[in-house]
Amino acid sequence: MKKHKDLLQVLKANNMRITPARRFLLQFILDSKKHAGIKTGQITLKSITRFMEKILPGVNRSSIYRNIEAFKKLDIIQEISLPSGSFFQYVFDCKVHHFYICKSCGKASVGNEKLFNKIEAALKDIHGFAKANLSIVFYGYCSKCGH
Amino acid sequence: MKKHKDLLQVLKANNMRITPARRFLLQFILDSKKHAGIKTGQITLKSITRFMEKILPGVNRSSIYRNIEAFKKLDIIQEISLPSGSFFQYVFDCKVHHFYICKSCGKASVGNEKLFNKIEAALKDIHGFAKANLSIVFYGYCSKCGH
DNA sequence: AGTGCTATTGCAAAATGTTGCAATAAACCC
DNA sequence: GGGTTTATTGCAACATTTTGCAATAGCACT
Repeated sequence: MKKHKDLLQVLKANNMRITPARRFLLQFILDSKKHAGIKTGQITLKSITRFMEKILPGVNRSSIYRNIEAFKKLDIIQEISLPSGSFFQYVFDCKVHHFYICKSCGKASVGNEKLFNKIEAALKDIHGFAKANLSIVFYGYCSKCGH
Repeated sequence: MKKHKDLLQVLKANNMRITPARRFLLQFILDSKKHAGIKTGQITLKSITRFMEKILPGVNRSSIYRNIEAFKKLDIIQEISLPSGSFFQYVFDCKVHHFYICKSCGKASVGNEKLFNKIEAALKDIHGFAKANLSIVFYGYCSKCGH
């Protein structure tokens, strides 16, 4: 797993400057990725702004929004959008292509890679979609929320 | 395909009143569904508010938002969320469970139903997801946007 | 360390969403 | 039509997100 320093290199490589706001934002993102699996409500715009207002009160909201967008473009994080709202995931060294998300509790989990590959192949046959850069999201009700 | 009148019946059946705003909103939704396939940028909150401000200038934003939520609950429309924004689809008489969406141009198309059923079965085996109410969204690049 | 270039920020104003509450008007009965 | 009930609306205040622009501060070069 990549570390803070590696990510700073990514910024530099993309002609982006290292600012206090970016350091802290990166650290926040890295810290949120403590478990192998993906948990609910990890990184949201709300949690980020709450954190930043606490740690770096000087930072303006607009900078946070702009940096989140920038990190998305660099594929440091990935945005998962649901009707109930969006959240972000650290995916720099392990880009996730296949999740399943519970419509009820919002829990997002990484899907089975073998299944993903099979589906990807089937998709390629049937639809006009290129294989590269495909990602799949399943929405359903998890065993806990059942019904 | 259901018509305006049928939808009004749905509202009544759910103890909801017929107001001018709802009439026009329903009509807007029905009008946007002129083709069999699903096209880009059809119904967004922006397009709705623009339309309503033109046709019924008196209607408040909050009423529009609340009615959109209400129509979602009644499964008259379905919300598709993407990092680039959300849009809505009329799905009352043809609820769509399976799409593919181009990450580049945003074009959303209805997926192949046979494939959907196969995937659904595989999912049920592998994940802890209940079969009911499953929906699947594929993100990728369409043949037009390529790569 | 000082200088120059320019990416980034803060700021302010606007756009877009959300919420509680009192006023309004659909719908039903007579 | 007039009266009653209550779902719906408009309003106002607030929260969130977006945008243009001038000021700031990273960074490269000396």
